[in-house]
Amino acid sequence: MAKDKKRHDRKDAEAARSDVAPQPARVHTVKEIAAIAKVSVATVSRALQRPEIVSPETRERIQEVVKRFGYTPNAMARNLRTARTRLIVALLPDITNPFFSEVIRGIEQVAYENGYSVLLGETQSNLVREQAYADMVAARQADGIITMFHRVPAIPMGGRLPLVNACEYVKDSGISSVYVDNVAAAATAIDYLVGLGHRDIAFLAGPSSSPICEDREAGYHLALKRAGIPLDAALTVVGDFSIEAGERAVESLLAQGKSFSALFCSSDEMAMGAMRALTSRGLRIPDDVSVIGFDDIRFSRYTSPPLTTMAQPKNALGREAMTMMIELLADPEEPPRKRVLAAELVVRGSTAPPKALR
Amino acid sequence: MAKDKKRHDRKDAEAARSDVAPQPARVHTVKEIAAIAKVSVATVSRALQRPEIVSPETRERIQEVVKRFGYTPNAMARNLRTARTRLIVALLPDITNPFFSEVIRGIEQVAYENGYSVLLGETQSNLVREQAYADMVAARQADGIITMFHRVPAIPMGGRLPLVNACEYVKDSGISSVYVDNVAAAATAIDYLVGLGHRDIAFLAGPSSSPICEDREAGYHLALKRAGIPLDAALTVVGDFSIEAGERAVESLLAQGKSFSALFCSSDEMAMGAMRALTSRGLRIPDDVSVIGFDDIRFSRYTSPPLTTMAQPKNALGREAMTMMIELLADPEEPPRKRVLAAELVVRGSTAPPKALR
DNA sequence: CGGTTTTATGTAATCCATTACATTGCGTTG
DNA sequence: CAACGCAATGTAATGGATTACATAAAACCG
Repeated sequence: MAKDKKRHDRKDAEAARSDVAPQPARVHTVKEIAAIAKVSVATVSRALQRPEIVSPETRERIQEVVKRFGYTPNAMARNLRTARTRLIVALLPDITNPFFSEVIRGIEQVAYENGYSVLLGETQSNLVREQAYADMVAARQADGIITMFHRVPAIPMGGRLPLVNACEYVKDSGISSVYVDNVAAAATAIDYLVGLGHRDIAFLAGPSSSPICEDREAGYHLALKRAGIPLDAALTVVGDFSIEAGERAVESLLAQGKSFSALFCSSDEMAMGAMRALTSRGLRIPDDVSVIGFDDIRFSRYTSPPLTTMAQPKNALGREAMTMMIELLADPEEPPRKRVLAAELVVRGSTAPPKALR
Repeated sequence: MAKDKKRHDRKDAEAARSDVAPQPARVHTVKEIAAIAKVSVATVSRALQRPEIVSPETRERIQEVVKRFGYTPNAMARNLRTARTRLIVALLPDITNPFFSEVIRGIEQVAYENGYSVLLGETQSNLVREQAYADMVAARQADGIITMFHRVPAIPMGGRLPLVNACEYVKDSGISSVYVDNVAAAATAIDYLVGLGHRDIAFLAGPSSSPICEDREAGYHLALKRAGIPLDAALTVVGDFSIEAGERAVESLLAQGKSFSALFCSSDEMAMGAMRALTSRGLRIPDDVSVIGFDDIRFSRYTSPPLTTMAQPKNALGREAMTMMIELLADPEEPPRKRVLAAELVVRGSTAPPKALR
């Protein structure tokens, strides 16, 4: 029982002679196009890559044929030869999080300006998936990776690996990163609340595995200290960045009977959850409790009341990340850089002086 | 003046003899691995592709070498040879829209189960970008495309093109699609409002270029007719799906002095904008105006009041889309199919009987 | 006008993995 | 024990484009 495999045959190589080919048949190769345009494959390739170096007549003839047959060079073959794909993979834990949307916009803008394409991968914070995407770089399916979480996938590519960290960073990692000054940002938020007259300020922290969350917590501590307010550890509750976490955190604070007149949340989503939990307990915002978020996502403007928040320069974060990536690809010897941007307080309706002072 | 170009040399082919190679050097090829493991390239390839057909000893030896040197086959070369990438590009107009997030989850689940990877492209409804991504398929950089908008990019690949439309569809297009029964869904929403006692029901329509929006409008008309309510064309306002559009639409309705006790919005985001516009005019929801949305995005549960909406089976839409794609790739002769799912009414706090009846 | 550039194009090597087909050696079977 | 089948491995063709190098033709120059 031989002859079982019915793989692609290959005796059809010569079928490309008909200059008049009426039907725009299947899919084409340089070879065929070359034959039809009566030039060599090299000339076809040149006409497409660097049109200026082929004579005008030839160039036009080739372009006409290319167009007529809808020829698109096989990117696999090209990439194999040139060892570059002009493709960047951007990895984010959760596309559902509106914070990332604008960062990605920034990434794409710069990518586009430089002839790169961006493809997005959602990892759901799953190590296996992170690695799977990272392997695409190792397999030369993409030129580089921009990650938006605080883990560094292993890319076995001896030496420099084309990786940039956006929004987060990894301590002591020698990886280029862009992020905001989270210590300063958190401190600014707290300063603002203190300025309004608050002294009992609760803090909904993000996952403690993330350096930026530690930084925010450090900023919180710093600002309290500066204001001479003693730290009450019970006023800090840890959660992930989700709405649900915000909801749960507030419930747990209230269940413990902690009293606080302001709440600083590590993300806008947490703030949304917190607001929901507070109002469902009959507390009014900002009358009874002021709430301040972090990120300034699109929806924050539309909560009721609209959310006061620390706005991250999302677009700039993305742009800068991609810029770094391009530099890194241009010169792999380039030493890793960290770029720290500033967050900005956006005051909306969810904050006010505490009741006692009014 | 020869010797000027300093391109990659290739005299180093033999440099791979040292079985004891201490430093996990650069990047490797089958050839090198084969040399080190003292087998042919074919055997290395086989050991990786179909381990069961090489003898256990050889297999283990090869695997050991592969591991030791961190060898990852070059995907470009492989894909070139095998003419498949196991990569699907999913295109969405706007990652910012939380509706798509869950659809994508569904897509990725099925992809993963079938050994495919998904990469996302955001087109911002820009024709050029849509086409750029579509070209990746033409260039054989991806096996297929799932689009989540109502336009069909041209993929010059003579004959069947590996394209599936999710959430939207294109009329008479012979393209496989999955979407909800928008006529029925809209009618259900209106029926519900009518059932509550509403008669003056305004409608925030989506972009009229989109067939699904026409369908929703048709459902609105149908249900009104069924209820014996005459259509007041001035109660329909067109917008895109955005929050801002919802806000503007309501403002324009109110500016025209139209009175209505209920509002059916073509997306939850529009509903959020509408609610904002209504409350800022001093109207209470649902006391003065009932609002119902469409999609059931994550945030709808957290608006105040929580939003009543027509929930799309987002995950199922994604799963089904990817399933179709896989079938299509397996058998390109497969005729295009349309699969229509049902949306489901989710009642929350933004709807109530009209004031008059209470 | 011979010689040197420059310009346009062609030939063939190359990128790296997969796999059809060939080869070798061994166990079965009549 | 010859003949055959199967298992394990090797050799080399293949996929499609890019590009170094070679060549031919035209342009330039003193």
